[in-house]
Amino acid sequence: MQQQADEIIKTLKSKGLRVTPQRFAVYANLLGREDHPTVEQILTDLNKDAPTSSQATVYAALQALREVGLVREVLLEEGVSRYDAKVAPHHHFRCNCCGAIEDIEWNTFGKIDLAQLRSGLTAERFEVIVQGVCDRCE
Amino acid sequence: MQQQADEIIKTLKSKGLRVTPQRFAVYANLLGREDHPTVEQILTDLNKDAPTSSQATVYAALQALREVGLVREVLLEEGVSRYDAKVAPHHHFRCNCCGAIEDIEWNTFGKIDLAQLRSGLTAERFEVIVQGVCDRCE
DNA sequence: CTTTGTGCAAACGATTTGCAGGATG
DNA sequence: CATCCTGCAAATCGTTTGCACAAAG
Repeated sequence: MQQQADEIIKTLKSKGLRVTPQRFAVYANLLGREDHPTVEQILTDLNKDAPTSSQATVYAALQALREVGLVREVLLEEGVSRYDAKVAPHHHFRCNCCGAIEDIEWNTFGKIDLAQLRSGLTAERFEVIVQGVCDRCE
Repeated sequence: MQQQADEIIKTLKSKGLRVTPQRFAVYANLLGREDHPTVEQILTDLNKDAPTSSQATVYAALQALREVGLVREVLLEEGVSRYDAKVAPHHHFRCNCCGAIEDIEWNTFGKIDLAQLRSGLTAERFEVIVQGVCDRCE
């Protein structure tokens, strides 16, 4: 635990970010969960026991973390942004029923060849988004 | 032109939608463009010459069209929903520079095999989203 | 001490909603 | 003529911003 905390602090510093309790908490929270929470979910979680962060601060922290590449925004739903501390490329599955979002390993679909892309388009990144139904919703 | 109009009217009726001038205009507008406009863009276009539709009506029309499967919502950006009358499956390219969105043909990437998806997940649809830079932005 | 972050509340922009009048089938 | 749509304005919801105070390096 303590070791992980030191790790996080080191990571933040290495990116040139000031280490504040709130920023630390946001990043640690994201690292510790598998789902892809919204700002509201993060905020609720952080303030579960005692109030530690305000809404605007969470937004600011997420933006800072995003700018240095420690966190990615995930767009799978209308209206809300979700956040993900797993920055390595991967795909996403979204359950149309319960709204749950699940990661899909990068190599799941075999090789996806971008070479056939229209000439003129330069790809920087891509991902597959799968929609369907998960186990819990049968 | 007239023939196309009849076609649109027939389509709307066949889906059980009442044919109103506004609903017709929204759908015809979407059918006639290649980009993936936002509500604001549709509204501006419809009211270019003379005011024909209000904002709330465009939202309502899009929702009705979406419910019967004539129109799809496209989520590629934070903050705004875009709409697409091309409901056949296809992928999307988004230019990180100018924000332009372009369709990618369904078979561009060869066969994408969903069989390796975690058992428990039932896929209903999927698409590849590519981000990069387009010609105009070099 | 200088710079940057935090918290609050107000501002904002996209979307939705309530309701009265109007058009559709 | 019953039902559903339209338009307006107000309401909502996620996100951003301005500013005074506090904390980090």
